[in-house]
Amino acid sequence: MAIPRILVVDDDPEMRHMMSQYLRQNGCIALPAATEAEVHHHLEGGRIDLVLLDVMLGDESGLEICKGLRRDHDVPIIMVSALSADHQRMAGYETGADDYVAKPFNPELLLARVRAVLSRARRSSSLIYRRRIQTFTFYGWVYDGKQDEVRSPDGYQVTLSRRETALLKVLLANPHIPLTRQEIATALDVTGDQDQPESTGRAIDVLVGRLRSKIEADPKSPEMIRTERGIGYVFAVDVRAEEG
Amino acid sequence: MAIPRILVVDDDPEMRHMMSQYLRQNGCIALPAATEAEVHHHLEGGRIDLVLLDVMLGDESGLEICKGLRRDHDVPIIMVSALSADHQRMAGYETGADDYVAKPFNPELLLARVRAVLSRARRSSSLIYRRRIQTFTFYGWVYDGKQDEVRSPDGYQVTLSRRETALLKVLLANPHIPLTRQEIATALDVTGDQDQPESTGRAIDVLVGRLRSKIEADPKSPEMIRTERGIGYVFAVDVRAEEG
DNA sequence: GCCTTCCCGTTACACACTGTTACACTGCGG
DNA sequence: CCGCAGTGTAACAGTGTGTAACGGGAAGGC
Repeated sequence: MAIPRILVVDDDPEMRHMMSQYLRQNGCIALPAATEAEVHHHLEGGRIDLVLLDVMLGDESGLEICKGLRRDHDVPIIMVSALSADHQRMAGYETGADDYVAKPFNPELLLARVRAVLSRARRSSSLIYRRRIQTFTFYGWVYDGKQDEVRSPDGYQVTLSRRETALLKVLLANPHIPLTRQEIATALDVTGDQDQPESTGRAIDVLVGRLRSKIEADPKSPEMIRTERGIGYVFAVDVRAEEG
Repeated sequence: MAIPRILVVDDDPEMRHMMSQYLRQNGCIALPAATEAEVHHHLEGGRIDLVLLDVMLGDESGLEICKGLRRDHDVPIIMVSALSADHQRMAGYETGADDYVAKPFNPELLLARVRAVLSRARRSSSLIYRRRIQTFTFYGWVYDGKQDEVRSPDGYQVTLSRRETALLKVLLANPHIPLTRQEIATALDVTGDQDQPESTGRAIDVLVGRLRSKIEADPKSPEMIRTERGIGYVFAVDVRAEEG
């Protein structure tokens, strides 16, 4: 999964800026938009992974925009509204929104919803995303751009070896997709040294263990790099939406 | 808390069936009713925790039923109607409904309302409901969302193996439906390895035993996972001595 | 060249998971 | 009462995985 590109649609400049800022601080690319025209411009001009749509754009045109987006684009939508009245919520669902958040909202809750929707959308599509390792930032980690260094959510800096970095990249390039040891080995071996297809021994296991010990909060019960018994390993990104 | 017993009142057979089905899939006992007579019959014949009442029963008698229920029984009521106009809603509230849902509704939203009302009625606001294994939560257990972990009513945490988790899911997905060992094995075996239809040995029995030992209060006399002698196992949803 | 340091594959052992087996127990029909 | 079929479960074994330890090899400083 690449860095999520999120379209923030709100006619209130302050709100727009605040939400965009918050999303950027959490590893997203936030694209502010105030009018329907800007929305369409962005949607036609580049990839958009999610639309955060304020229902109350002046008049109630937000709902109309939502319907239009659902009809013309296959993009996830989260509706945002100050009116938490039930009919509003229903209207949101009927028009095809994937989720609904009432203002004022807890920023972390919004982020959880965003992640949940993105995760769902990602899972439901068969696309395999191969992007930079910066994706990692979305999960709270920061890839420095500098070689072999990542920073954990709490700021602690970790240096990865070349092999560990490569493994991390492979896993990140295939989130939610279980990879066999053979696949990982093939991806790692630029040399393609595969004389004995099954003889690799436990190299991958040990490598995974070493990576885990560096980036997992608790290597004993790994959250990110999970084992698929009898298969291999997955980079799991189960973001669970908390109930509000 | 026992399994919630919910009276589904709608004169449209299809709607009645759909709602009942959905509620059952989510750990409730759904009792369909089409006429006012049936409603009273159920209310006087056994415990009812909640009434889902369609406002438009032929003529507008739904509202009348609602008033009558409020007067004669102390049972929570959720009104359902195709008319989302506000005055309709007000009418619903005025007649004593606890909540109001407009058709067509998002099933999950309906379920959320049902839970909210039940929870309010129950005054156990600390219950946590999750999407995954909702039936389980009605027993007081909590499925953590974290992989393979459940928490018992008294807070003790249990880790299930992958196979045990799978078995639990299969059972929960088919409450009060006896499953043969063959059916369970088929459901568990993603590989569909069924060369010898009867050769599975006692694997399922042992697996059931292990799961019981983890989640049953008294594995010697299991309450949830019951044996159907000569058939297989059931996830029991009998409401028994648990009024309270 | 030699030493130090780091990287990484191999090995060996420990442990978790799960199917098989064997035996005990239960309920029921004679 | 016996016998039988069905079930519960302890014990064992096979497989898969985690990981500490070892050692070879490459890189860099002297």
